[in-house]
Amino acid sequence: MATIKQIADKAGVSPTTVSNVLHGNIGKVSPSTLLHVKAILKSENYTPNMGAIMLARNNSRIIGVIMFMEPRRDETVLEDPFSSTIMGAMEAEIRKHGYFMMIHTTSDEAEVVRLAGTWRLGGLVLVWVPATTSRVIRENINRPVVFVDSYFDDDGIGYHNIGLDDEQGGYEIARHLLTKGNTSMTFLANDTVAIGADHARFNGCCRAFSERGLSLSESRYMPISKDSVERRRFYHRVAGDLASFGTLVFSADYYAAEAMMYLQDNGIHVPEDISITGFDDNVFSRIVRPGLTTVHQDVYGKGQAAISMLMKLIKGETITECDVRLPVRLIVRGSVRDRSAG
Amino acid sequence: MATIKQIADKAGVSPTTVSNVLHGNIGKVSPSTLLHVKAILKSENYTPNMGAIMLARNNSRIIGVIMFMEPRRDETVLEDPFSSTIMGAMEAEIRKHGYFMMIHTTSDEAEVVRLAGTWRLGGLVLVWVPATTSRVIRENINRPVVFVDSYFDDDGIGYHNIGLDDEQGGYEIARHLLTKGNTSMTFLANDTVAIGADHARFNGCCRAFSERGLSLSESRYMPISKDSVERRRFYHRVAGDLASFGTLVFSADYYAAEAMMYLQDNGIHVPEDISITGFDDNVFSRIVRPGLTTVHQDVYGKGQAAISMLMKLIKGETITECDVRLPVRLIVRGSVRDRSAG
DNA sequence: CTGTTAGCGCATTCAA
DNA sequence: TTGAATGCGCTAACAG
Repeated sequence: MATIKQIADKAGVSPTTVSNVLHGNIGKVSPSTLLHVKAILKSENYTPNMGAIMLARNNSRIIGVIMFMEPRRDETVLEDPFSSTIMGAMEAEIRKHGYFMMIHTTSDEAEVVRLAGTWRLGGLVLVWVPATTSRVIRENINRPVVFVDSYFDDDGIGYHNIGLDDEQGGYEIARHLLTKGNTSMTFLANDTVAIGADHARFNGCCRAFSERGLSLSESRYMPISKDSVERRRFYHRVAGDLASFGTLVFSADYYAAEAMMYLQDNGIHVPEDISITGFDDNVFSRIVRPGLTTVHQDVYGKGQAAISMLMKLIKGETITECDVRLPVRLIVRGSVRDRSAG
Repeated sequence: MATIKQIADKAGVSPTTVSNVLHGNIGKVSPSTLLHVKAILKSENYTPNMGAIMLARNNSRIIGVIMFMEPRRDETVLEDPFSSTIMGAMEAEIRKHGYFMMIHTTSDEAEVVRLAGTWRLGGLVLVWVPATTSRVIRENINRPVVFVDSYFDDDGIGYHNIGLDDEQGGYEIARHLLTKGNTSMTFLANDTVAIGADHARFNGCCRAFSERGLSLSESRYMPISKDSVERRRFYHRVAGDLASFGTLVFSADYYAAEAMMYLQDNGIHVPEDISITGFDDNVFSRIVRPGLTTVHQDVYGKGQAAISMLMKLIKGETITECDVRLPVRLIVRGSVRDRSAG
């Protein structure tokens, strides 16, 4: 563990010179000493001490990535490729920029504030932050922060978010259903929060219905349970009363695929007896039969965009757009029945 | 950002006393000052500076979790629930112990050594380390290290690994096939390394065949491509020559499910025309029809076990068992044809 | 172009 | 039971 001072001694120069070499302040070092110091740096295998750097600069090269969720075991989240894909994208991007990724799961905003302080985080990425807590965080963290898939209850001033055009996604799914002659649907939401992606998607559905002069009652918005046994019970209920649910519009491919399997196992045919749609266009929508009609989103790109924006923020670049909405794309497979004339 | 010194000033004591309170050295502080200092600590919202702690103690509370793989985009890995499940387990466990998790992806051992140094890591978890590089790492890192699903080319001295009873898993799958009268198989491996989980599983298959007086040629071990287009081509080849492949014994549910879908889409019936088995017992084996006969492993438990062992190492406890092999369990579903008499 | 120096916040040893 | 002093390795301002 060679230190700068040791390197300086070996090279016969001062620590400052070594530091200048290290930081590429080439203008301040003569070419010959530069080469000399560089050689010693390599031969001594110099490894910087991040603790010292943090202390001196009051800033670390750590990006804190915080997943906002109950910090307990949740099979659904762990098995959904969303989290691993976006994590993988962020990790790669953070590494490319010479930063390091620290991961933390919580649903407590104070914990996030503490984390940012103790580690002097270079920046934070906050995933799935509920509207109510996002404000607290913004007010208590004076470091670059980028939100992902978060919604806010105030008008977009002073925050940066990488989201999805959820409303449009819901709209496209619903319009597709209507085009195919399916005028009844139930929206199966991932979460219950009042302001968030799920509601935006549902609102999109409502818009499509409105355009047709139809309306979609708020009672058609149903949160689905995180508990697999309860979900099973729900699917059972659906199986016994297909007509009243109409098309099952899931807000996640994972649940849509699960439901499809359950219903098929109980002798119900998709899409003949019931139509099902998903959201995400991930592996689950491709692995079931019939393939799921769903809405595509580029999760990997979302992770890249988040880090890219965070890096700009860290560099002090000004950013005009503060709430990016990545585009969605309807993917038609075979899980929706065509009841239209033809 | 209150510092110890500031707290000390406010409390009218010395920094040392505050430090003692912070570290629970209650024997060295009078009850009254203890309470007093604690109150100020809380009211001032004291936040430790990890940089300073790292510097002073020459050790951080960061656990480095390193995934050994080519650090480039790999859909397969990102979509497989293995990585997100084990990550989730480790994150929860690390947090519970008051540590922090830093994630890094690489296939370069020198990078790992550097990381351990610059961050004065409290410990490391290395996942999927090839036999050839594990030695280099052990020789160059003087911190607690726990390997996960790694194999070694020397006899197990001086390392700690949480693995799986891969050989037994392969054995149970093959024995099941033989019991059902399927005497021909091809093993589809995830990787090509000579020493590793895949070969152990294949060896298990060989053992089962031996017991029956049959043999399994090394040519029956086939690595499967990471590229989805190439895989597709492979499945196509299989479809055209079912008999010569025999049962398709995949080393991952993900691929098994994918292959099953492809074959079914091409009019091939599973298990009537061909039998398929998986490995892992994850969501993919449950979501396809017929369900995949597979080998169960407790991935979440694997992550917990790794951190639990690492924490013991960090505390300096001596550990007797150094290469833990978690148990496997055969899960019979419907993807293997019964050709036996009955 | 190069060197000196004063902190950054905390742990720890030694005095009191 | 409490406090003063030192050093961890590095940065950055300043002096030469």
